[in-house]
Amino acid sequence: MEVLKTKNRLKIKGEYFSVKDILFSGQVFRFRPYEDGFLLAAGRQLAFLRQKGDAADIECTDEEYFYRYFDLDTDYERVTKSLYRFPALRPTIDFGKGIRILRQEKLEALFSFIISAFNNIKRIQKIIGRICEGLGDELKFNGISYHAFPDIKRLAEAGEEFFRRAGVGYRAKYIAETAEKAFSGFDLEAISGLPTQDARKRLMSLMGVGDKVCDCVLLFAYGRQDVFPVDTWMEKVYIQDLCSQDCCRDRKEISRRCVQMFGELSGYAQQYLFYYKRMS
DNA sequence: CCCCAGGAGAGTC
DNA sequence: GACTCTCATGGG
Repeated sequence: MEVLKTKNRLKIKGEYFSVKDILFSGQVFRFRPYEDGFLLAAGRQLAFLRQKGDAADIECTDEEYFYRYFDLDTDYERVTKSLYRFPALRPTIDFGKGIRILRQEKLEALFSFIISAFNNIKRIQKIIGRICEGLGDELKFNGISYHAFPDIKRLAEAGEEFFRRAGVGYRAKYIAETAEKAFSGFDLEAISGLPTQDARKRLMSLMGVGDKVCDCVLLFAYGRQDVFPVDTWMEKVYIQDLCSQDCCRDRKEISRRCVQMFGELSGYAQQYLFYYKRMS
């Protein structure tokens, strides 16, 4: 894969980067169509993404930020070649080999996936959009104005009622409480150094964070690949395509078995499977 | 009217 | 540890 990095711009050529595969693989929510491409907001940053054939052109607020964000140091050819030994993964890799697992902001991923619980993607996007419009700084890039994801202080001070008005429903209490905790006393950064199981326990002590949300945050913000988030879709995938014998329905057990199967590449495997299932 | 959405918390045993 | 019930909201 060829990456050209210049000021406010990334040009990426090759089959292991696809704007569509990345945006529609369900890991990120703050994007929308714009002109002949998409706008994607992350933290306080913005990127304008366009794809022509196997070439992606990215205009952005900070090329170093997005170089890391798109995980451009990881060799996805190596990842996919290794996962290709699992027959069940072959069609999913052929279909979505342009996926990258993003390195998102920890705070943003945490709140996004708390909101994602028992919810659908369209509504998740709307809710997060309202939270950013209500609490995030208004910023500009190339004449395009957009909102940052709010910092923890703003989130903590917003209060339960704000989140309810943003449409989060019964999750308002969880979100308000977790925001306060993350503002005073709970160190999201400190989790980075912990072994995965310890990190899981810490994250799951937060309101609204169960197994699945926790695994999504670890995968999409902490770069942990030894996790396998299981939602309703992945439960179906497991039953239909992955388990050969002695199938179980318990999601924790499904997750354990898949991590056993895919090891350090579990996160990637899960993402290829999820994207393929959702698109078909 | 029903069912579902990238589930989690609280209660019970 | 295990079930089971409920939770707010919008779309099909």
